[in-house]
Amino acid sequence: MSNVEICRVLRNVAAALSIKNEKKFRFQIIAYQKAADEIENSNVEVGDLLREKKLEKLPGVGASIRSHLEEMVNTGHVKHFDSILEDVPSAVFPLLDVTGFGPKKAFRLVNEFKLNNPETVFSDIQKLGKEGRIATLEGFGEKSQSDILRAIEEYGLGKTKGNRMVLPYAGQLADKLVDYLNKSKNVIRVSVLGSLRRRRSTVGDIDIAVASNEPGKVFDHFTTYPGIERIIERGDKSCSILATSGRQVDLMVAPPEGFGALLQHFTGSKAHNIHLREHALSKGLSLSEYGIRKVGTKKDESQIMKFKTEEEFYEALDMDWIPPELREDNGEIEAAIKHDLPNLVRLEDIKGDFHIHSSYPIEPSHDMGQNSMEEMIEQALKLKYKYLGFSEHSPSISKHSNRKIYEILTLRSKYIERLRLKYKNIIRIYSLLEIDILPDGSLAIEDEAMDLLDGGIVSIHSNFDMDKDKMTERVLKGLSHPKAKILAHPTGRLLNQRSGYELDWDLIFNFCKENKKAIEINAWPLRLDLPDTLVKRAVDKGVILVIDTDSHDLKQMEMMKYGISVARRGWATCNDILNTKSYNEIDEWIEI
DNA sequence: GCCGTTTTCGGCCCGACTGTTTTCAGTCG
Repeated sequence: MSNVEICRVLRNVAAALSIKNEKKFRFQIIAYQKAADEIENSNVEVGDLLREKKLEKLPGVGASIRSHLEEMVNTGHVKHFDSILEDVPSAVFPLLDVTGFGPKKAFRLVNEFKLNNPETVFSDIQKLGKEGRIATLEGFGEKSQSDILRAIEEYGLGKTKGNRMVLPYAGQLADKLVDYLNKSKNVIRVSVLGSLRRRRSTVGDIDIAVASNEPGKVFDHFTTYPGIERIIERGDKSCSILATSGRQVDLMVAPPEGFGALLQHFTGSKAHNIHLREHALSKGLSLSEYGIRKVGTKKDESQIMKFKTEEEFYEALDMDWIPPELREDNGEIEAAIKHDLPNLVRLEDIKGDFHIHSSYPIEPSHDMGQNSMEEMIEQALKLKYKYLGFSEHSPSISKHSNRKIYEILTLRSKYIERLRLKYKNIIRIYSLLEIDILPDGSLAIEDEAMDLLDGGIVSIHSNFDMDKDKMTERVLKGLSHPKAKILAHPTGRLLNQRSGYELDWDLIFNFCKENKKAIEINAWPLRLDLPDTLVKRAVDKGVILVIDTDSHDLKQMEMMKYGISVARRGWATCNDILNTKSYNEIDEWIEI
């Protein structure tokens, strides 16, 4: 049973409890939701955590939920959950994915109209709405009826919360809005917040904060943005629109003297904020987006301490300022209190890129690059790199004999040798190659050809559906070749497209650490692979990582910043990242 | 149901916005 399925059951149990008696079960509901959040963010399957007896180490999972999950994984059912869920009609649950539907509203409609078929519940409600029957219910009206119809229609069109943008797309959308907002003379400062500021690999909504003394005028300007489909809501302090791209944009406004608290609040994450507020309460302080108030004082504006900057806000709690990428409640609050936060790697620390596909005619097994080696070297110089590694895909084994492959790579070596002479003392050039790990774990080119290289970047490009143990064995065998130096895009995931294969990460990390192999953080925005949560595990184990762009043209060499975001979210410092080192250290590591 | 730098019992983050209401319930972040 997958984590996704398990989360769904836990959330359904929470929903069923709020329908039964929200007050009575208030804290159980929060507990089930928290457990679901944690499992959702875990990159290890619950079944594996159970086998390794690590499930209870997950925050929010105690003895009770652990035993329920054990029963679920073993039998597919939990008697305790079934007894909770059996009182709630099954047609309620699909509705919970629709914006604006919570447990109460969903249950109310299903119960009033006796909607018993979860398969047809959406069309049943649409029919009732069009007949005007929803508006006749007590507590509902014409407006809520039309809101419900629109929400179901938008759900059908895929405009749901689950549908997330990759970072560059979200960034471009946000940049346009920030530029537009800056045109208003009432806007003093603009900042992008939420998961985009935390640099998560995918982003749901765009959150933007503005410092201004004229929120009404800022909202007037915002709601006349040309790329707007409709206004979702508009109050005194915040305003939400649906952009024509189908994305929700939330705008919050605060006066400049209180902007720091607003930034902190809407940067999140939710888990970070909840933990931070619990910590503050233990010191007698209550936090909100307006500032900090002593517990026991009136909820009155005059009692609130205000902060222009986030730094001042965290300082008032006797903590260091926490980089947004770390704000996921993974220990950053404890570290900030002890003044023990890591010194995270920055873009300007990067001295080179090892995963570069040029247009050199290598007749590759997969796609080739668009620009010559020289063009890419010139681009590397513009980026102030000290070294660059070329790693085209190895020549196709189906189209060439081993002899032919050796000849192609010999010519390439000679060409690279000429480039080395030309760029001597300017930039160091490494002769690498991206080599497939074949299903049996062997590498796609022969040892004789491998010897022509400084090192190999090995990766999986076929037979993705092997089971975890077999795939782990395959990768370890591939990596064990003495010339294999880097494991590229290690999970094989493509964001929003495929989840990638499973590996036994403890085995992989231990092997890499013991044998001086580096694991790649691939900066390609659809990959961002190794994922941030696994980066943190690798960093904790002391595995060496390398951030590469996997560029196929000049422009793509600037994608390094996305890999940096992943590394920072995984708590990586310069010490953890190979390509922050000098080329002398690289030479030593690669054993030239 | 979870959790512990005052606690293994007694707490559990904090607020905005909307629709349908005359003071609030539901949803969302």
